[in-house]
Amino acid sequence: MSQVELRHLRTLVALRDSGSLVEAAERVHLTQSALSHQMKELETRIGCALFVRKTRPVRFTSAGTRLLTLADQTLPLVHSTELDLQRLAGGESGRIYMAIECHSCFEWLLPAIDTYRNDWANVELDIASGFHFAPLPALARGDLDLVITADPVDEPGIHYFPLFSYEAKLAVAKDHELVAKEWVEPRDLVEETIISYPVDRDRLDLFTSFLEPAGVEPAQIRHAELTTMIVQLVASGRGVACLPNWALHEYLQNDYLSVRSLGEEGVWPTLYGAVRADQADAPFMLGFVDVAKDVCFKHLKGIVTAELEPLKFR
Amino acid sequence: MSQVELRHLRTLVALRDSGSLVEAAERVHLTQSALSHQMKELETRIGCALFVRKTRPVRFTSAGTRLLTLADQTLPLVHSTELDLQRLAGGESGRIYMAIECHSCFEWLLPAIDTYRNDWANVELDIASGFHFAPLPALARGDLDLVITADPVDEPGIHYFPLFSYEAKLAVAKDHELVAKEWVEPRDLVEETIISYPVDRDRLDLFTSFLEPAGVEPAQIRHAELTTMIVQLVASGRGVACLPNWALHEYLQNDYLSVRSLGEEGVWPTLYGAVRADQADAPFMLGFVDVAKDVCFKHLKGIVTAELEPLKFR
DNA sequence: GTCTCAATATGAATAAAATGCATCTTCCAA
DNA sequence: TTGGAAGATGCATTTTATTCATATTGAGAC
Repeated sequence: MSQVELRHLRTLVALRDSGSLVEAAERVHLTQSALSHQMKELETRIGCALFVRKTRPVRFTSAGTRLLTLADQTLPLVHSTELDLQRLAGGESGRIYMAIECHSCFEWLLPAIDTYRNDWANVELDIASGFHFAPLPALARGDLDLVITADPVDEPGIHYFPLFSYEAKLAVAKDHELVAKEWVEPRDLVEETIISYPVDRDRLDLFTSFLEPAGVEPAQIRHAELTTMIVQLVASGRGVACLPNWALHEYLQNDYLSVRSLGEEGVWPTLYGAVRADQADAPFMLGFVDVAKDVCFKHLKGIVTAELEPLKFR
Repeated sequence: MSQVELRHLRTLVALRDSGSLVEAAERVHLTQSALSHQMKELETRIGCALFVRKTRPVRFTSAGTRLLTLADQTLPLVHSTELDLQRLAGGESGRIYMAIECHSCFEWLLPAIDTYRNDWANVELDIASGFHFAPLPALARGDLDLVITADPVDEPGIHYFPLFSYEAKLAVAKDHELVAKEWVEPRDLVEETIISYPVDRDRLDLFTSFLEPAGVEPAQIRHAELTTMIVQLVASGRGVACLPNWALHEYLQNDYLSVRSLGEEGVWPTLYGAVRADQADAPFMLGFVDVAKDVCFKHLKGIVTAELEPLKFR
């Protein structure tokens, strides 16, 4: 008798937005198989096909269209109810002062903040700009509420939400000789100038995860504040730089420079949102983490890995 | 992230309508335990209570109220979508000419037909009144499409949907001597006049399931067409009658007569909707069966047993 | 108080899904 | 014809919902 579930509606919407089961599966964080089963199930339950699979994008039957109409009427209501509930559960308001240790993160952080502000009008949001202090102590102290970092440190009272994993890749000029290699080995960098953000080298994955374990020291290190500047220097052959694959994505598409993995497996850091334990359960904070993950997932689609385990030390 | 399901909304509505988990559980055809778990689950997921259990009827918190609002916005949309889908799957129209073998069935059949007509405007509905022909052959032949009966006969091409089970009880005058007994034995009826509908005795549960197995023959049999008439005769002491508990319900409430079970266990016939096999999958037919079951369940609440196995012969 | 009854909660076992994995099929395009 | 991408499918696994049996709770009677 009752048969349609919200899950089905969400799948159908994803399917409409993406045009194929494979992509729709990504959007709803399930496998293609799951969606195939799910849709088939629903089709037998209601007794008719929902969409034609042999076309690209898929075409919906009138039954499918009818369900999409329902989805459009229903899902927004459900969503806004869920937001209301979160607010009811956790109080309308709170404060999130955040800092980012990751220089390239503005790319997804600003859209995330926009989305979040829509849902949580009464939460006070601010980004501490500049990096003139150590963020984690400030977080523990209460001067900050959220720190985006790739270097979780096991400290009591601090909780880390994993956001996504990305590959840290080496950017080189298009005519650089390393382009010839499939991937880079540490000793390939012995004679190179490394261009990096102006931070301690023990916070740079290139050193901590790649060069230092191999005992390799590059010829020179040079700093630049902004990603674009680093990219320019690299493109013009003044050195090489290690940057997140997603920060390099647009330059790659414009065929501006080349990238290579660090080692055969590549280096895969994970980005975390660090919060004080006392706020780790607060709905407005969980709300932010959810939005951030989701925006990253959509914004950096296909270049990062979502679906991570909660961080456990030891 | 996504947490509320339609099931939760349905439960909450049932809870609002009924005032307690126990009753709500009946309405959604689940156990009290299931609903208790279900609600608790949801409450922990959203992080706050939905209703106060210690009051009768329960009082909803603001979170609960918010969800009820969602339910009221959403569930009707879902329901009408499901109806549309059924129609899309099975064609808008069809024909249901029905006959009832059960004399007291109008009580719930008429409301059921009203409800059904609302959802399926294009299905032609008619009740064959009078009982001057054998319904099952007419069904097989195609003159009828649906027969309500308590006597399923294993014939190929006929499919039976169980509707509900009821207790067939013996109605006696309030001052009848059998009132003294907790339940009636077959030989208690040796000297009695039985008042029944004017049908073959092999279609009367009193005979087939009670007297004949015990080899008992009552003193006299007398016929009456209408339930009220039978009841009047019984109440005035002209005899006893075997009727469905639900047909007797209102007379009992008015303290008009008394009833006793037939044997310690009672006699529990099941009422079926018989349809031709070729129509057994037709959405407009399934739709009718669903509506009928539901109306019976609500109309005869607490006096009949729903949730039956599909009928299997042998 | 405390006894009883009805309602709800709870823990464990079971039943019923939904999902994932590995593999196969199909279709299209080169 | 072959290879790749998308979807289907059988089976294994996981997760979740539900039930069953029993405990707890609370309100009203005494």
